[in-house]
Amino acid sequence: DPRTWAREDVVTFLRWCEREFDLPGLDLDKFQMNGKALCLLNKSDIAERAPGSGDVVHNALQLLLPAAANNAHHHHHSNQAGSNSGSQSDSEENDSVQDNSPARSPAPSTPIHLVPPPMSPLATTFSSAASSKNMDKDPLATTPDRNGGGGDGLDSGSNGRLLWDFLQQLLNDPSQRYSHYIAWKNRETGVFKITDPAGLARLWGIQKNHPSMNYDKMSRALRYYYRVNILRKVQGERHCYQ
DNA sequence: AACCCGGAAGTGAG
DNA sequence: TCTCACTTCCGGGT
Repeated sequence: DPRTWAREDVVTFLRWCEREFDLPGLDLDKFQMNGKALCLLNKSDIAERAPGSGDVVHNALQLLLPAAANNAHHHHHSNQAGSNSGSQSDSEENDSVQDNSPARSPAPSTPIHLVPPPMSPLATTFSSAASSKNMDKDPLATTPDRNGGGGDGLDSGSNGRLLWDFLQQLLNDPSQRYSHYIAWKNRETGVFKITDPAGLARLWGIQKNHPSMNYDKMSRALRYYYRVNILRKVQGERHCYQ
């Protein structure tokens, strides 16, 4: 849900737009805001901040909104103070699913098919004051194929092929089955600690079929996440990331 | 010694 | 064949 994005999530979204739609360099400084603020911008507001790319960004954002609203299902106690002064005024152009200006940008048409943006997975847990308790359905609920024969008790089988997904599943395990490997230090801020680096790396190695995985190599993969704003290091604190 | 950092090159999957 | 998301290795720093 874009409305729950933190500032970094907005930046990640814009970077994703740049890559996906071949947009020229967006001025990220013009978007120093959280997702809620971003959603309150209308088309011209965005066009003003992203010259030449405004409608593309706007369309991409609009495509994410209905999905999120749809996802709310029945438990929508949206008592958001403020923000709804004008009520439903901002949703005036739902038709724009494929009205993306063809002449705009060197981007080759690009049918905006819904691809879940590489939003920071761990960032989705923090951010946004109100509406904190909607954990909705975690990624592992998609395919309830319980692997009975495994023996290890390692779950997954569906997702978890990506490192961040893997870590998130362990962190958000309904019970605390993996807390001796990795655990939240502060779920609101997204800070977690790897309590057993060697063990976690071994688990990750099993998952990816790389028996020689170790913490040195796994942490290198984590460091690549810095560049894409999925992770940040908590300085000073060993094995702590955000 | 253990951790952290990123460059550089290699690899399996899709 | 090409890209992606790491994996492997490493020289350097704390």
